[in-house]
Amino acid sequence: MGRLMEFWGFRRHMGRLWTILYLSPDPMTTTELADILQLSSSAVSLSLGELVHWGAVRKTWRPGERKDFYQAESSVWKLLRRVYERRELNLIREAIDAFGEAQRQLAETRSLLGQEERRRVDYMRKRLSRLTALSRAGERLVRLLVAGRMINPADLQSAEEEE
Amino acid sequence: MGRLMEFWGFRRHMGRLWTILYLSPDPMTTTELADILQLSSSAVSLSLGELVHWGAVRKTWRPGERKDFYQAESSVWKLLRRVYERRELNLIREAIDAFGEAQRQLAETRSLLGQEERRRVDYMRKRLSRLTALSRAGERLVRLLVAGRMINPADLQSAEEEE
DNA sequence: CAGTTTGTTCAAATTTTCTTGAACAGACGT
DNA sequence: ACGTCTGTTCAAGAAAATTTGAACAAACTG
Repeated sequence: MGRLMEFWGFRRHMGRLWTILYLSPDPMTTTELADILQLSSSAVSLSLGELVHWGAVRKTWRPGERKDFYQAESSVWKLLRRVYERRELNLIREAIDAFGEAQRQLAETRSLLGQEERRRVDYMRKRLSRLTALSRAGERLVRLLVAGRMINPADLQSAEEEE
Repeated sequence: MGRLMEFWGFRRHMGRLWTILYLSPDPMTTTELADILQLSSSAVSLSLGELVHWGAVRKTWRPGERKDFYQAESSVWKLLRRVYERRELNLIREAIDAFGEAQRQLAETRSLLGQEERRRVDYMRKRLSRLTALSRAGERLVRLLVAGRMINPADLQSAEEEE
């Protein structure tokens, strides 16, 4: 799971922490986590903070206890959606903007160029618009995923639980 | 594009190289590339090699010339598929195997445990099977993507070209 | 064949990212 | 209010990665 998460663009420890919490029936303290994963308390604090920020882990507490307890967000599906929404979509949007900007700049320069240069610029513009189109398609794809349509509920959501 | 690729798990330079090639109407030499992107020849050689390995760039040559020429694989769509196929799917499969292995080990231990421990182990097993189910679903999803079904051709493939 | 030119590989060096321990701050009980 | 226990932050250190320059190899030229 650590490897999956790492590949996915998060720190390895985030994956490990989440997994431990996910597998534990009861909420856990930072101390326990640090102990199990052999991490310093600072590392645990840092990564847990991020996990909470991404909504992958919830901070809870127990009546008598002073310590904070943590438990994993159990709906993996929800989690994936949130990540896609916050991160992938932004990235794609930025890319689309950048392509657009590049095209605009090329268009401005065009009239100042010689024939050969013009040919190159025109080619670039065509390619850029293709990249834009592809990115838009990607954006739509992610949006569909996030919206929860497109996927056969029997395939994915059935694996999810309560809550 | 560099950023996109980086996020996507490749080196930044790979994205930059590919983009330059993609935007150029004619194949280019390593020297030109190194020049434009301000990279050492070794960096270019290394990253280009990987791009070729991923099928994102093709090596070509021109009759009279000694140097190698490179051009971008223009079908981005094909490219994405290949990456998903080679990388994501493997990763997911490994994860599934690991989950299975973990479950098996827990099952073996079970009989040796006290009641409280048993409760934990049972919980873990349930969770593990859920993770497996989710991963399987992810695998199917990627497979559909790779197969090219699932996506409205009008959305995505129309943005692609010849070849 | 000797001399160029080009491409690749590799270890050293740089840069970047992670990790840690210590210092700080907040909350609680006495 | 003071001492203790937790959690967070931050700068210094460690580890990992990228980058580079040089050495090597291969392909071609005259």
